[in-house]
Amino acid sequence: MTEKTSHATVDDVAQLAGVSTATVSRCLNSPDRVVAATREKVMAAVRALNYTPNFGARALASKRTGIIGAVVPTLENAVFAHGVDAFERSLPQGKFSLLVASSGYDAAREKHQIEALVARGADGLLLVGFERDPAIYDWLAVRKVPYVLAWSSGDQHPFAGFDNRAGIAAMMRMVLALGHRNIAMISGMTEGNDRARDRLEGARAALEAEGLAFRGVIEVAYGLEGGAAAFGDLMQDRSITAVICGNDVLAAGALRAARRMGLRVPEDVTITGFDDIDIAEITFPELTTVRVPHTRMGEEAARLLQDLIAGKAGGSVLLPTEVVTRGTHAPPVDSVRFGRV
Amino acid sequence: MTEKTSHATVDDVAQLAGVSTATVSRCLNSPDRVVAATREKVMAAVRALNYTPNFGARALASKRTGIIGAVVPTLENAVFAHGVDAFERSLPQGKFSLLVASSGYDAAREKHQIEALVARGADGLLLVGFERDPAIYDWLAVRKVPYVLAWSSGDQHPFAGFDNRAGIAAMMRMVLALGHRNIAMISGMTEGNDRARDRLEGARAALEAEGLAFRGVIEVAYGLEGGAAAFGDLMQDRSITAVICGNDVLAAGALRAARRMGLRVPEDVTITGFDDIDIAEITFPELTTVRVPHTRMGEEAARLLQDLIAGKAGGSVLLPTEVVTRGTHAPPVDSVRFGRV
DNA sequence: TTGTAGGCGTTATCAG
DNA sequence: CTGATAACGCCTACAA
Repeated sequence: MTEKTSHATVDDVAQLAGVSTATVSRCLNSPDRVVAATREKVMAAVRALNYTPNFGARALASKRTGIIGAVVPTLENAVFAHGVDAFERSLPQGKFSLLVASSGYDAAREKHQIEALVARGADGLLLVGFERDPAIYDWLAVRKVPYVLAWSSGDQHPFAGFDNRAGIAAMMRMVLALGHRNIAMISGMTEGNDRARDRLEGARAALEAEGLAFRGVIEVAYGLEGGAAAFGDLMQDRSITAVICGNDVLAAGALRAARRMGLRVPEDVTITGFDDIDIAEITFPELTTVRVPHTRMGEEAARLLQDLIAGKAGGSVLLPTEVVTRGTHAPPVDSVRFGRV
Repeated sequence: MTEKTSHATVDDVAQLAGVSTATVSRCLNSPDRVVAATREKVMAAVRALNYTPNFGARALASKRTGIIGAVVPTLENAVFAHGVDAFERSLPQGKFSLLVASSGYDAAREKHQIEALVARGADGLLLVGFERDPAIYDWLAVRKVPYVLAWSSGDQHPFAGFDNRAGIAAMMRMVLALGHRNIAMISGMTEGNDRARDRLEGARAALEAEGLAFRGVIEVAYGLEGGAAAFGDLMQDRSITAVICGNDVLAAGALRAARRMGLRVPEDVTITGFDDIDIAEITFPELTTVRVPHTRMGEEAARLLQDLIAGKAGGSVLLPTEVVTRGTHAPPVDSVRFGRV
């Protein structure tokens, strides 16, 4: 009861347990290298003193922090919130903690965040997508900070992701198979965003494979409003029968705009999304979209990054995507749309 | 080009700049305490050597890490994802970083997470709600770790939150004013969750103030499915004309169930939510709900916590809630419902 | 305004 | 298996 107000240190524990500080340290870090009997004594002292190792000292001496950093555009996007959540849950309790930062889809800000996380001693990093200033990759290499890229795939860096091009191409082929020929797309902003760009180009490629071209393409910032506004603009051209959206939120916005414009979905126009987040099941009709295994991706990324941190070279993980057919797609019915029944 | 592979230290910088390590340290931490001329030299050396302070050493010597911890139930709940995102964005760039952990609505796990974050050197904590083992608060006090509670309000601890009871009571009064008398509620799990409990009790209190009682109350785990299932059960009693939901996701689930059951909303039944997250504008009809300033709350929590960390005793912040009337509410029309037109 | 020097609490090497 | 002891890199009185 006459303890100091400051915290107990290894020395206190060592003294109380009647051993050296080295032994205390071993008990905490590699218990198997200590005989059970001494270990008991030490742990008892640890409990008695309510001892907790000092983080700074530990980091300084061991050159490791047990902190993993993640930089995502924003947690407001459910895709990242879910992925980060799964990633964090997959980290061994007590062994690693997750430092998160958001870039707001801003490349310069992302760079700062990455530097900040490394400065905070991050042992490894989770980043979104491949596209960024090469200097960042160089810097990470010099600093020897392992990293895993997610929500995308490529061959320059370790990743746990999926093929955005292939995913949306499958959706486009489904729409084409339905008979649609006048197709438009609402894409997320592609600048500095390889996910958005790959989706746009993947869709375009699938379209061109049929000798067709988009009747319209609009890039908008992430959000319900953007999707709604773009849909309104696109529909100036009433020959369009299908609108492919770069993500579910854009699609939900388009859907709402359609309803307000008095257009029926899918009778008058087909709308498709990408990601298959929760809202895809809440819209009416429910959204036809491309499912991405966000949770699984977060888990795989965590596993992969831990391997890299441990020095085991782990290969990348390419996850599958899948077209989920719900209620917002149907064959085009031009005759009805034009009142030429 | 003949540099060591290891990183530059203060000593290297001091030497190159021709000053002492103390001056280098000052340049980095309190630049105003150094003459511009020397500062220039030092910063030049810093850049030349690509110097970054060692995190562990800095933490050890200064007893501060610049890391703030946050423990939330899950980022899959948009409410927490948005709040955490706003909180993180409000932290001064480079000065603080955010360590996040999720408890999965599990009290024991939350306790571990809190301990883990403190062990990782968190300078302060953001926690959700008031209800938790008092021992945790004691421990935090002993460790002198400042914290801010959010998404709730009370008078025992500093918080940036709102009054769940008052928020839902206002909604209940609105529903009562519409003429509803046979009302039921779908609540989130109340055990260990003061937000859910306050909402349930706030609604009950408002109901009883009118001399009425719930026609049914079901507690379900967070999720669309839970809301849908509960709605189905509740509607066994066809006299019920309004279902108050503890949050928007539950309400969205109820709405979907209603549609599948062939019930019209709001003609046949009124459904209300709480939180006003994005999905409230995506459902059809759009959801009548209680708006909570999640973003503002995150910002205020960040401000408050920084004050506490800086030693300035900041008062709590009680944010207002507001009933948002959209499309899922209407007066009861019993005669129609019972076919007694 | 700047320099000196001691200490922060652990880990890890190296004997014993 | 355990004990000394030397780093680890920075901050911060204190002194000049």
